Amino acid sequence: MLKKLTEEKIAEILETGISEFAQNGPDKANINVIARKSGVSVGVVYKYYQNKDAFFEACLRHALKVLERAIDDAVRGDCSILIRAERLVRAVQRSAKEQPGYNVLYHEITSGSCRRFAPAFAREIEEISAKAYAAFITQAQAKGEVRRDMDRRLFAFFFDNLLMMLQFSYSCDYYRERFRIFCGEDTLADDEKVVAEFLRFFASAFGVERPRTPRRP
Amino acid sequence: MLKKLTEEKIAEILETGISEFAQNGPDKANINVIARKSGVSVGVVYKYYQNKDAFFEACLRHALKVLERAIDDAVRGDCSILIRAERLVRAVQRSAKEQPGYNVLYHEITSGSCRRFAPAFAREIEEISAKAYAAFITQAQAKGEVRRDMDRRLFAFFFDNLLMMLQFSYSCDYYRERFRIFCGEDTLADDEKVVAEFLRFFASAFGVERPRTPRRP
Amino acid sequence: MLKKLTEEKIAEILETGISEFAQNGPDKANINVIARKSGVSVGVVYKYYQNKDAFFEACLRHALKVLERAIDDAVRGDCSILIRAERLVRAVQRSAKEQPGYNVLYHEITSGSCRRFAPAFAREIEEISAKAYAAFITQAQAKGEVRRDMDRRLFAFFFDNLLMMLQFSYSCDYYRERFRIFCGEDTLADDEKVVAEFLRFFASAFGVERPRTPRRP
Amino acid sequence: MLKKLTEEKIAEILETGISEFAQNGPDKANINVIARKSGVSVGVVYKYYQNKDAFFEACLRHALKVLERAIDDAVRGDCSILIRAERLVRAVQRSAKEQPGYNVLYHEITSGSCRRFAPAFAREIEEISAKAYAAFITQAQAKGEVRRDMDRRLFAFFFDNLLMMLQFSYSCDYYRERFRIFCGEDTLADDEKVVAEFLRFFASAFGVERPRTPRRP
DNA sequence: GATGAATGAGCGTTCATTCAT
DNA sequence: AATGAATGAACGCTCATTCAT
Repeated sequence: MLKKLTEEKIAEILETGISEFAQNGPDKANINVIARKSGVSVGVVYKYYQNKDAFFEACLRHALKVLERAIDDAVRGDCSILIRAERLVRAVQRSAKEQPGYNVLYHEITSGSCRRFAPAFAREIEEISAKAYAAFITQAQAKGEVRRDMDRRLFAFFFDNLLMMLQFSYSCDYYRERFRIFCGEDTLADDEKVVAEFLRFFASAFGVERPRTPRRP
Repeated sequence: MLKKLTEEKIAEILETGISEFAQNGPDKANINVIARKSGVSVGVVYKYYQNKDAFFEACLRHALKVLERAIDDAVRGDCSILIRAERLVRAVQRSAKEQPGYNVLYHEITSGSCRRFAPAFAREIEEISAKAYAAFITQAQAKGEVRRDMDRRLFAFFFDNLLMMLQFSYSCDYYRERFRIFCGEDTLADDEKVVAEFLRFFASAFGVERPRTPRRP
Repeated sequence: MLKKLTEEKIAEILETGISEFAQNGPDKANINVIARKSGVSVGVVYKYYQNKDAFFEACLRHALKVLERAIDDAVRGDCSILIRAERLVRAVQRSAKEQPGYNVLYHEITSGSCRRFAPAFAREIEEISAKAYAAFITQAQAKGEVRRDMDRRLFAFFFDNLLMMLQFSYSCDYYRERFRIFCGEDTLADDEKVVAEFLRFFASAFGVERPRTPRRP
Repeated sequence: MLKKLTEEKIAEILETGISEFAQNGPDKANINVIARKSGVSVGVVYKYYQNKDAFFEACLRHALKVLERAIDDAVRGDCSILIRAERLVRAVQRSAKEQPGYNVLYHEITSGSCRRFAPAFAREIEEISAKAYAAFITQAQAKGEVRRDMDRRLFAFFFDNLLMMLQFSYSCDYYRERFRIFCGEDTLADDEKVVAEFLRFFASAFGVERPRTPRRP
């Protein structure tokens, strides 16, 4: 039974891998199980990826590509910094629901089990958002949208920190529980409230003119 | 080399455990290696801890106890919310230098490898800070120190998010690299700058009266 | 040396297992050693059997299947109770020579190390012979071959006891030594004598008409 | 707390050992547990017995001494062979109730785990009963109590086989279950019935004049 | 190319045994 | 003498990786 290994098959293997790595961590995840669940033999996995680490990296990249696309969509276009922020928060909420495994995997690379991947991946992943944020903050400062007395880089850093924590809070077991503890079960379920409060916090921190004022008469 | 397992020996085993678990994650860390590095036999570890998981929990608790003490010291006393925040940031910076492993371990429980511990530990650990923050924010709002138009719980949540990310940024490989990418090597090394910018951000976000103004004539 | 785990290989593993379990008991027997002696890796054993216990059970069942077949052959057909008894004794003698390990393993499940298997296996194994014996004793009583004033069940019980002890006496170290002590080395080696005396005892106990009388003039 | 290790303490250790060895088999039984249950330190056990094997042997001997005494009492005195047999059966029933562990341990030495002890112990234990039985059977034959056309040694052997199986059937898990299967729960509980049927079987097998005739007028 | 049975290093855990106190 | 903490060899079992088919 020699099947052609289509690109979709590869994608399926990666999806299974992401799900398994997200569920069990890179050490406990089992290549043989992943192969079985993907409907292929282990041999295939080892044909396409040198070893478990390489396969894990591939899963990671696959997941990140998707996440990045979501972020890109959110930031694209010329709009106010507040709109961008809102889009980002909503993108986080959406991806947490649609592909929780992707977010979990993203979190996973920050853990000790992935220490060996950390430096390379950090640069690969974070450089993009760091630059993107720096860019639109510079722009916003130029437009007078936000305060100018803050370090641009730390500014971007704090902003991304808040967003990243939100991402994890919607996807990872520990952070979700923590979210519940801090804000209650109701808040976890109330996307609009989180958006509103996040923007209020953000606007205040960044000295943005009052958000959503247009709605007033 | 028999007899005498002093309290210091136990502490040493825990320290080694913390270091190993922080370096390799709970799955890859090897009990036999930990024992050898601690200068004891495996049997000793299994005499004091029922199994690897139990030992890991013990390491975790040991680390957390120390971290908590540092936090407690920082928040103690009756002072303005800004002073408290400053103390917390400095406590984070200090503990990151003095016991990096402790912070890494704290981060570790948020990872997938620790999924089984997550719910219990989240409650155990986060409930304390959640309550502490809620308390002093309520107090600050009552005193008119901070804005009253924010949800107290999300308020505390965002604040703790920023602090937690700072903690990891000083201790965990991935986050440290990310810190570098966002803010540059120089910022990572410049504690004072981070304190200043954090407080500026915080003050603005929380609508605190201009920080450090009292120092002006 | 990959691929190809024929049915014979499985059989070989079971044979090795039977031999090792018979020699060392289920606790001391070493799966790694069994695998090595069978010329396979441990992994193979654990591919086919969930754990040591399951493998032990498989060995047991394998051994018992063979023993049962021997018994079945001996009891099959419509013949006098004495002929049946003789066949059984000879079957015991034969199997003790040909597959001593099988008998030893059968004995093993009566030992404390197998306490956990005892109830299930007892029923599985003994119910068959209990029923078979009860059936042909009932038949023999009906035909007037044997006394009718004995409890049929205890009758069968005592008969099986004698047979079982004979089985162990030919196969298990302790019992063989005991056999020697009671009856001498010469008797252990003299199959015919044992057959003759067993039948004489049996016939007398069961009130069977004098055995082998036809040989008299 | 230096206590004198009285003879009673030693006895207690042996009792605990017998119980543990009977319950778990010689391999799984745990010296540390035995020591703890006996209220002494492991050191004591190793002071009095060179190693686990030696301690097991001591337990065995202790158990056998008690069992032998029971047998001796049963056979003592000048009485008919039937009376002797009855006393033996009753002794078996009694010891099974009073000291089940002793019987279990006796059975244990016949198992593979005790292969290394088998030859020595077989001689030590069985020689005595073999001789005793041979003696009173010779005597009985001389008195004309029993048939003379049987091999005296096999005669004794079969008799002891029946008795031994009865002993195990009252004490060991597997045999007890087998007893139930062959004879029913009610028979297992009905000591008198077992005595009666055993003696009927025995008398018939050995050609003893009808038992219990004195009861006739 | 695809398969998946086989491999075997590696780790968690137990417990007989030792020996400093 | 008695203690019992400490030792570490040994074994059950897993799973990343290989390679004959």
